[in-house]
Amino acid sequence: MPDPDHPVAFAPHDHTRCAGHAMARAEAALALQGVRLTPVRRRTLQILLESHRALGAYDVLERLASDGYGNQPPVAYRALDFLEEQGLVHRIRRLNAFTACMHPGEVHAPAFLICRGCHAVAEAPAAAVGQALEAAAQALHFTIERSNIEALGLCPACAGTTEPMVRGLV
Amino acid sequence: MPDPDHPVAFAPHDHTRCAGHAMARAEAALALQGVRLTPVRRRTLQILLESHRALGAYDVLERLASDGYGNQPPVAYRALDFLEEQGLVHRIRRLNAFTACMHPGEVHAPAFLICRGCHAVAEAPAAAVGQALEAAAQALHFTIERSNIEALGLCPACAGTTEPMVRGLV
DNA sequence: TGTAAAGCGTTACTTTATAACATGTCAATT
DNA sequence: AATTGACATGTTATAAAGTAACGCTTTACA
Ligand SMILES: [Zn+2]
Ligand SMILES: [Zn+2]
Ligand SMILES: [Zn+2]
Ligand SMILES: [Zn+2]
Repeated sequence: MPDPDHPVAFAPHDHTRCAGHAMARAEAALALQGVRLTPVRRRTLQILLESHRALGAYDVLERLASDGYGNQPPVAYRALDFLEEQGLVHRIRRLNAFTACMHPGEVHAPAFLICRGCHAVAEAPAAAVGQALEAAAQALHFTIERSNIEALGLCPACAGTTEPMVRGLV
Repeated sequence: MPDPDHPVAFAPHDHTRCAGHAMARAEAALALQGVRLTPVRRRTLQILLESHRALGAYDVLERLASDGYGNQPPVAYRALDFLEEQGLVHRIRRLNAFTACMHPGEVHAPAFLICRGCHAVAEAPAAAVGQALEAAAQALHFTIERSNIEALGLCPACAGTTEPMVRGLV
């Protein structure tokens, strides 16, 4: 039984509820920290919450600008960086892009599954992955401070209909 | 007992031997594939093998140019992309940089440990991490085609001497 | 030896990201 | 209410990373 507040990005779900829940949790998390969810920041988060995709900073900027906010890169980068620091947005390094966190306020060490068919990005529960990584690091006496785990492939919906990956594509 | 042909990047070792071994394995791997290790490609690999660090494409380019090769970005990117396809170079997305593979020709699913003190990059054996990631993906019916696993932190040598990570640094 | 593919060099350009500074907002203190 | 200082926003300008496209040269091979 899927939790309606934590649906899987790849599966059909009531996304309005999904996004609303995430926004509410985000607001609560920020209030706890005593930091401000200013209009630009809120709008930035809303934009990312519109879909389970990752948007480039310049895509976000375009949206912000068309909403009457500043139209220069730092406007977007500042909001995105802030949200990332607060754990409300994750950076997908493989895509040079940002995606809204689907578990704001919760402690979680996500792995990201990036569908090259529909470009959806799912945040997979990855406690076991994190533990294995921690173990591998310990074997080398390395202290992990941050990590990013990303996988590229095909979501269930695209697996049947999308052609195999070609060298150099994606 | 450490294998002298596969030393850990963080630990002191005979790096001339380490790099020589990697180059020899790389040559063998390319021969097997029937592809060519041209002068630019060979020099690119040599440059990356000089240290256990990741170099940006433009750093590599600078070196290539000073060796008399072309001095425009595609020269470096082509060599780096080729070597990456052949599994002789890994891309470190967190750093927008490239590092030589220390296990060329071997099947391996590495995790990268990036020291923010000395900027060394170690390729940690991560079969368990890969399996855990695969399991997490299967739970969501996602098919992984490629993945990248990177951790930022401190190597044993830097752990004592380097100050804790500050927000916004690195 | 001719021919096709692969490799290299170059020009020009796009995309992504930051530095630095001026202006504006807000809330606590006097 | 005025002062102040921290935080936030907007702007200019520039840096850093990555790619498209074209023509020449080299190589493999029939
Ligand atoms: Zn949703
Ligand atoms: Zn998909
Ligand atoms: Zn070495
Ligand atoms: Zn170190």
